[in-house]
Amino acid sequence: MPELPEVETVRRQLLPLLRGQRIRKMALTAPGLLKNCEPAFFESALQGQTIVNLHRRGKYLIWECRDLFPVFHLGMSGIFLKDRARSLYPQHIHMSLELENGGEVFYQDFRRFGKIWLYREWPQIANLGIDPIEETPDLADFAGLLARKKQNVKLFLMDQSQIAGIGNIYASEILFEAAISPERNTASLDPAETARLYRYMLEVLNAAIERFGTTYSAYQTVSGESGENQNFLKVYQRNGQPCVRCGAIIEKSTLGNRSTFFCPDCQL
DNA sequence: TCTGACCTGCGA
DNA sequence: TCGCAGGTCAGA
Repeated sequence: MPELPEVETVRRQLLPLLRGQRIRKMALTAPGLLKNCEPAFFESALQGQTIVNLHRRGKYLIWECRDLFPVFHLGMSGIFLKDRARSLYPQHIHMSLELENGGEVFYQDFRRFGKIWLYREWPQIANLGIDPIEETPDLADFAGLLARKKQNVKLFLMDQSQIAGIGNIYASEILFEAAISPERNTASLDPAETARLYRYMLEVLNAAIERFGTTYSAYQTVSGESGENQNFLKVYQRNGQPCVRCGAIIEKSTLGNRSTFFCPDCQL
């Protein structure tokens, strides 16, 4: 379940492999992943292109080539690998890339929730809110976002049109650190709570990036390693275990059709 | 605003 | 064998 820290880890690890390299061959074997062109066009258009840079906005990974911009959303289980032998699901490798320097990169996605687009110009991704790491808002801007729409605070954090990049794992962890119940409405947060939410949104995301993301289910880094952040989760998937802050038992509930994990005693 | 569909691996 | 996991989007 790649969220912002996982996609940023992928971007940082792919960058030295791809930047400045020319694509010798691109092969795509799952046509359903492609959303705005045909596989044959995708493959031929990218052949011979030089990759200039890699960018990330929210959970989207944007490859900047000389004349084209392939865009990847990793969905629930998409990963990039530099070594096919490290794949846990080689039957689900759906894209292979050969570079002129002999390097290779593979895209694996066993659930096939990932999506790929090809644009001729810098892609304008519709309805994408502020990226909290790339375009960090100041506290006043963040408070303005919160005030703009009265909604559940966890759904606000996960609303990609408001804050781009946070998914279910980090929303639960941010709310725990901020000691705010996932049941709260954004309109009910006082200035101190808003400041805590802002502070821990940045701290939780940055810490997860430093730890190469959270490996839960299929996520692997580009080199095939696990992330490390799963060892630091305080509520996600910890229902039934004691809260590290107050000792109460972590609970699990459903909110917006998603599992939500929280401490009933110290998240108010 | 909410629900179901997409998809497959995994654990009960 | 079945339910769950979850990001996104279409449709109700």
